[in-house]
Amino acid sequence: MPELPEVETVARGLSLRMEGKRLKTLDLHRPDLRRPMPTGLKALVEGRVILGIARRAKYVLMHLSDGGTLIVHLGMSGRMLLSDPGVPPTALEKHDHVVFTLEDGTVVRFNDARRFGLLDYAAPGQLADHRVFEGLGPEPLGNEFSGPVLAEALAGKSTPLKAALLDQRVVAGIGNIYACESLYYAGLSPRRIAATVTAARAEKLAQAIRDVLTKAIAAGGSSLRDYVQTSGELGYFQHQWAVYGKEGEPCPGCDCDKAIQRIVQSGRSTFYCAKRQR
DNA sequence: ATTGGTTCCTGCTGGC
DNA sequence: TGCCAGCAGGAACCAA
Repeated sequence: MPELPEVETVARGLSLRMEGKRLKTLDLHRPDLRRPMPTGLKALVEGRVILGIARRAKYVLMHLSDGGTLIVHLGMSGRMLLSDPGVPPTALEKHDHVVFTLEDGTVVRFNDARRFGLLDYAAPGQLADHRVFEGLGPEPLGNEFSGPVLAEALAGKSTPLKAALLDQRVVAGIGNIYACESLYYAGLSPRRIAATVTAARAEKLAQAIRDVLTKAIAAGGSSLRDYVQTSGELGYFQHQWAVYGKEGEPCPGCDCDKAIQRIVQSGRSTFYCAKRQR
């Protein structure tokens, strides 16, 4: 499920094939995804050159030559499917909701079965003020994120720590999987009340978040190279998770015989080791 | 204001 | 073998 590392991988992969090229057509095959498509979008972006592709939180940003920006959110099941270089694009498949055609013939399909995804647009100069970035917390891999910053964001919060990490206002880009994994490596219980995380623990958690995300991006990046060479398609990858999805399995990081537990918090599965995580 | 619960959607899985 | 309930989840939304 696309969280920060997966979105980063997708953005990098798209950069390789889309940057510096002109967007010939943008075809919308339905009027909405999670929200209605922006009005007049086609006319706003067609003919622009894609200057660069970046990521903020879980959003892919396509910077256009007139200063406008296309904003893509993959939701839960969203994928960006690239045509093979020098090969005529294949026919559209089910759930190909948005199709980008570049001047050199490259076709990129935004396929999203569950339609939790999003396509939006920021006019020139309006990106920073766009609604999707309102209240968004710091980038966990950026300089503005640190133990003290995290501690401050958690202070006064009476929610479980796991729920706080999923709150994009606390820190941007973390989803269910990396919240579980980060808490595991920090040795902190997902059930702990967020406000009880003081300086030392926040420092450890911030570091765990950075480590987990960095490693996941590295894994995605290496998979990406292979994947692009063989099929030209971007997808998601096999991950080595410590606790996520490992209910009943032994805790990998300590000698305890306690199996990894699954509990439900805020309606979502949390996986953790009750002995290692306090 | 904060927080917890619900909803959107479809594909896959497990149980009978 | 086939059916169907249950589950997966990001973020907007609503209600307390």
